[in-house]
Formats: sequence, structure tokens, C-alpha cells
Amino acid sequence: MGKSPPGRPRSPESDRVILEATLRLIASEGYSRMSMDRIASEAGVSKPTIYLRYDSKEDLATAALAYLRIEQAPRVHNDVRGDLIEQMRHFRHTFGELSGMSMLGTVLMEERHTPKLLKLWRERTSKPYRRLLKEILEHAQEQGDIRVNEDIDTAIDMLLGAYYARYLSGEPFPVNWPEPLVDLVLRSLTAPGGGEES
Amino acid sequence: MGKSPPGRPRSPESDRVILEATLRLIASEGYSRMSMDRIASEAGVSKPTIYLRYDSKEDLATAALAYLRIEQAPRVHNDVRGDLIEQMRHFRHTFGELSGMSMLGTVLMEERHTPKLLKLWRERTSKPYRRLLKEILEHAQEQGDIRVNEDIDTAIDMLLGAYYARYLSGEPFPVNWPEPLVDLVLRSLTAPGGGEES
Amino acid sequence: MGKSPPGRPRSPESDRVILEATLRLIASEGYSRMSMDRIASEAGVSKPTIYLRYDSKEDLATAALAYLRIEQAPRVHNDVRGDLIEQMRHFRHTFGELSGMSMLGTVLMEERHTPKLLKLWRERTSKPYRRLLKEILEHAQEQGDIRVNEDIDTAIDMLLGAYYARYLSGEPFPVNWPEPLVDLVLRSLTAPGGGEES
Amino acid sequence: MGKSPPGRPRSPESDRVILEATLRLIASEGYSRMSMDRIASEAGVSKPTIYLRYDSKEDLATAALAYLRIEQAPRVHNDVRGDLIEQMRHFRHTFGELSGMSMLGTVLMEERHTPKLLKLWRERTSKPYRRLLKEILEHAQEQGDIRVNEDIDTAIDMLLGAYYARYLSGEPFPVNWPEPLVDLVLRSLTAPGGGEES
DNA sequence: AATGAATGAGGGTTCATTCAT
DNA sequence: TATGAATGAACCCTCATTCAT
Repeated sequence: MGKSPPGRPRSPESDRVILEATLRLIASEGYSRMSMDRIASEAGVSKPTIYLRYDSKEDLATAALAYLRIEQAPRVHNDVRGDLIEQMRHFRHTFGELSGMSMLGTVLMEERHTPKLLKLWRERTSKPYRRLLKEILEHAQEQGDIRVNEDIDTAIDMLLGAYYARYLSGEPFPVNWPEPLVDLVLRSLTAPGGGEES
Repeated sequence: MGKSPPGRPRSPESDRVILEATLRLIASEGYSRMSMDRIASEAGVSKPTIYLRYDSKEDLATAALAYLRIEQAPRVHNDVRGDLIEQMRHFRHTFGELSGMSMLGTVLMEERHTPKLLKLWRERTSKPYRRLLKEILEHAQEQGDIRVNEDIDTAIDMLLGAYYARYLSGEPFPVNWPEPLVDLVLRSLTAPGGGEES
Repeated sequence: MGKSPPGRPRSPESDRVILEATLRLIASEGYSRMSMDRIASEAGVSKPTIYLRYDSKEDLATAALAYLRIEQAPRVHNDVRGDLIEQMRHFRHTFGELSGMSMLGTVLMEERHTPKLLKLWRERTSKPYRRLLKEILEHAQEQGDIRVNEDIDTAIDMLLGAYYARYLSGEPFPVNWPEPLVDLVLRSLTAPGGGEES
Repeated sequence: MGKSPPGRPRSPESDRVILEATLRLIASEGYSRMSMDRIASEAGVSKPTIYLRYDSKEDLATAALAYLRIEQAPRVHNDVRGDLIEQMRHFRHTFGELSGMSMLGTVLMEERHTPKLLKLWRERTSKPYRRLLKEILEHAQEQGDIRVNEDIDTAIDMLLGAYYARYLSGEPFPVNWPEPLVDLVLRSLTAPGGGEES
């Protein structure tokens, strides 16, 4: 009953620290500056221990990005504005914590060489927020809070993109950064005269 | 006075080809994958010829970004919508041509290591567009086409950011990508009820 | 008395497959290219199972060569020429089958490092044939078919060596390769005027 | 008039020491045990200096074997026996000096992996001797000293092969090793009753 | 000024061997 | 006994940089 598999079990602790060290280094050094030596030493394991799990540096980086999990802000309120603001606040917070822009830099830079990285980054980082924002906006449409036939995808581009653009502008983020942004977007979705039916 | 320095003068032709090769390679390979050997070979000069001009790879990359010049779309029309659409179209085109996202990746990734790169990138790439968009929007305010006291910086974030976000989403850009975007933004700037006076 | 040792006995099946895999790999890859991982995987056992039996890679290779057994051609005829031809044919065949020249390469190359390998190779591969050829030739001497006082060892060198030399020349082996060789050697052993008594 | 090419000239001294260190190490360690680090250190140059000249370890080993030059014994006498004896003596001497059997081991062992090595070894080591022996024997045929229609290639196999076989037997080489060997071979080529015409 | 050669330091990967189950 | 996991030490190769012509 429940025989354990033969041989020494693979340390789950090592599994974890390797991936976490990798994520940390991808974010801080970037994929190409990050060395397997450094990963091993930060993780406190030997290089072969890494190669036992991953075939190559690329494979490891890929796995690390796949391991990345964005904890999503709970959608507690039931009003569009509050929910959007909360999500944007959470997005900004998470991105800052995870050195998100640096990691984004890596996957963008490696797009030609290792397109899988950008794909995974999308899956793990961008997509979840897009999905969430979409849910909020579509729910608002059903409620009649914003007009139907609106270009929701573009609205999402504007919301998330505003973060990227502000970061890239070098200007600081005001404390209440999300509010005016969300207000602007919502106003365009509720103002009369827009939409495809016009 | 005004004597030219002794010895053979540096070839200005070399100056140019070196910077251009560097820009090309930063965009296509990224800073760390780009090797001095490759730059020298693409520029058709020897490595010491490069080191005569720049102290290090970092110095060269910095100079290359400083050399980067975005040709701006002429602002021909005199109506907000058309001008914005034209600028966004031009932005998207220029970014695509220059492998702008890949270069952006590089400067983001190197932000910790070499913050000057991101600063220069801002100066040369992001700022000019922001300035232009600002001019257009402020002109419109003067004309009374959009309301005053609006958060123009955030509007600009939304416009440029929408490009980044769309690129990062992996979704293709529709042929007439700028139109709905500009419409959405303009509507939020013209709709009643917004602005700080409310 | 005669108690079997305590614990689970070592699998003799493992003994065999390990040695055979080792021989195969020495022949096909050579000692240094052959890895313990590969041996283990080809033998279908784990590496510690190998190290339980042999102290080191060198020890294993040595044991493998000691395990090597050349099946000798039966000496059926009772005439020198036919017997020699048959032995040479068998020698060539066996060497070809066993990748003999490759294995010979290994033991030669490792001579400085691990002289035992060459010694074992001699014992298992070269010596048996030499012994057999010697028996045949001495028998022929007793029969009066070839002259006494001949330098039989040199004759053996010429017979076996002709194989090595032909292989190393890169020229193909004719179908009836042994015949002219054996004829040449026999003629020199039967022709008048030679021998130490002259 | 005779401008020197631009740039720092490549050190011919380095060219030489690299190849010689490589030959020495191939002979003493074998191809796979020999490391680029070791070659560099024995040659007193850095690794990139080697890689500037050769693309890979394999390329270097190949070049080293191509660099190998066997100085051939002058053929002074004009009698078959003396010439053959001199050549065999020289062959044995040269092989001993150059760790010929060890190097032969390497090329044999690497035959599967890097067949070029064996080919070059043939070209540089085996072929020159074969050619020389052939000239001597054919000259003797023209002179009527040995019979025509004899299988000269097999005779050469026997001569050179006797060296290999004796080496592999582990038996020492007598001081006058070549004499009985050459005598045996010559007797078979001069004795009546052989050759294809019979 | 410009070149081709040379270098110290490090990168990714693999190996023979040992550990822990 | 036998297994799969773990390791220190190397290995081949490349890079940014400097030297010598």
C-alpha cells in the first residue's frame, strides 16, 4: 500500500529554490546576463542538480516563467469603477514587486531568439489581467453601466498600456494613479455618441 | 587658433557606420547578445577602431541610443482627430521598422545595470512623441475642441500605452488600428462630466 | 560451513549485462568517450549498481577486457596451409565483428595511463591467436612440412601484422585475403637457404 | 615595395608551438583526454590564440596530424636487403620517438567519431613508408632481384605489420630486429614456385 | 588612425563519483 | 541490493578588452 518510488526522492525544496532564484535573476539581470553558475549558487544547489531537471538554460528560464503566478486581486465590489481601480492598483503593485518591467524587458529582448519566453510571459502575466478586466467590463455591459458594442479590447489596451507608458515616461506614479485613468476610460465608454451603432 | 589636431583625423564615415551597426544589433540581438566582434564586422571596421571612440561596450550602446533619431510625422491637418491618428500611425510604423519593442526590451532589462540607456531611450523615442501629442491636445484645448483641465498626460499614456499593450497581448494590429483608439480617447476628453472642475 | 553471505545476493545477470555493455561501448566509443551513464543505461542498471561491483571506470574497463573471450576457430584440417588460412580468416572475422581495431585503439591510447588495459587486451585477444598459430607452425615443423630453426615468432608477426597493416593502409580486404598472405609466409618458411643453420 | 600587411602579424612561433604541443598531447594523452586548456598551457599561449587559428578541437587535432612529417631515411644503398632493413629500422625508430603507437591508438579509437583523423594519419604516417617500400621492391623487380608478378602490397603489409604485431605482442624488439624479418620476406619473394604465373 | 593578434575571465554543459532512500 | 538525486571538477568555447604593428 503506497510504496514509495525507488531511489532517492528529488528534493522539492530544490525544485522551488531553483525556480525562484531563476525568476529573481531573470528579473534583476535579464536572461542573457544570468548565468547558470549564479543560479546554482543563489539557489544553493549544484549545477548538475539544475541540469537534472532542465535540459538547458533556455528550458530553465521557460519553466521559471511558467512557474510565475500572479496572485489576482479579489473582485469584491460590484461596481465597475471600484473594481477597475482595484485591479489597476494591484497590477501596478505586483509589477513593481516582481520587477515586472525588467522581466518584460528580458522577454521582449529575447523575442527573436526565444519566442517562447514572450509567449509564456503573456500567458502568465498579461493574459490574466486582461481576462479579469474583460470580465469586469462585460459584466458592466450586462448591467447597463457601459454601452454595448464598445471596443472593450481597446479599452483594456488603454488601461494596462497606461501603466507601461507612464513607467516608460519616467514620470512618477501619483499615489492615486488609477483613479483619473479609470475615470477617463469609463467616461469614453459611457459617453453618448460612440460605439458602432452610431 | 583653430588649428586642426595633429595626426590623421578620425573618419566620420566610421563614426556613422559604427553607430548604425550598433543600433541595428541592439534592436535585433539585444545589448548582451550583441558582441563587439559582430559590431565591428557589420560596420566593416576593426575593434580597436571602435575602442578608440568609445570606452566600452556600454559606452558605445549609450552613444548609439543618443544617436537614435525619430523622424516625426508632419502635423499637416488642423483637426485633433486626424492629427492624433496620423501620429499614432507613424508611431506604430516607426516602432515596427526599428524593432522598437526589442530595443525597448534591452533598455528595460539593462535598467538596473545601466540606467542611462533607459533615460536615453526615453529622450530619443518616447519623449518626442509625447511632446508632439501634447502639443496637439493642448492646441485642441485652445481651440475649444476638448475641455480644459483635462488630464492630458494620462490621455497620452493611454494613447501610447495602447500600442505597448496591444503588442504585448499578442493580438494583431488591425489595419485601422488608431481610429477606434483615438475615438475612445477623444470621447473621454470631450464628454461632459469629467475634468477637475466637476 | 559454506554459508552463503547474508543479504540479497548480487544479480549475476547484472554482472553479465554490465560487462557486455562496457565491451560494446569501449569498442564503439572508446574508453574516454564512453560514459558511466551510458553504460548504465545500455545495461539497464543504475550507476551505483556498477560502482558496487567496480571501483572506478578504469576498474570496470579492465574487468570488461578480462571478460573478453575470443572464440577460436577449430583446427580441423591437418595441413599447415589450410589451418593457417582458416585461422587468419577467423581472426579477420572476429576482429571485424568486435570492432577490434577500435578497441585496440583504446588500449593503445590508454597505454600510458592504464597499461593494464593493453596487457589484458594482449592476453585475451592477441595471445590466443599467437598461441594457436604457433601450435600449427610447430606441428608443421614436426611433420617436416617447414624447416626447423625457423623464426616462427617473426612469421607470426608477419601473419597477424599483415592484418593490422592492411587495415591501416585503408585498402580493402580482398575476399580471399588470407591465401596469398599464407602462401607468401609458407614459401619463406619452406624455401631453401634460410634458417639459422645456414 | 613589400608593404607588410596591416595589423599585428600572427606569431609563427605560436603557430609552431601550438601544433607541437598538440601532437605531443595527442600522443601522450590521446585526443579525448587532451584538453584545450592543457594545450594552451603547454604551448604557452592563451586559448583564444588557438581558437583564432582553429575552429575547434577537432580542427586543431586534424591540423596537427597534417603537420606531422615523417623524415624518411635516405635510400643510399642500391641493394634490396640493405634498403629494406634501413627503412624498417627507421620506421621503428621514428615510431618510437613519436609515440607512434599511442597516436595510432587515438586515431583508431576516434575512427567512428572523426574519421578524418585516421585518414590523415594514413597520409602522413603509413602511406609514406608504404610508398618507399614499394619503390624499393619494384626497383628490385626491375633489377631481377625478386620475381615479377609477386604480391608486393601483401609483402609490404607483412613488413610494416610485423612491427605492429611485435609491439602488440608485448615481446621486446631484438637489437637486430629488421634483419630476420626482411630475410623472411625476401626469401618468399625470391623462392621458386610462387607468383601468379605459376 | 587603424589593423589583426592576443588575452583573462567566464559561459553553458557533462562527467565520474557519492549520497540518501 | 539497487535506485534516482546530488556533486566538484572539468571541458569546449566565446567575450570584452588590450597589444603590437
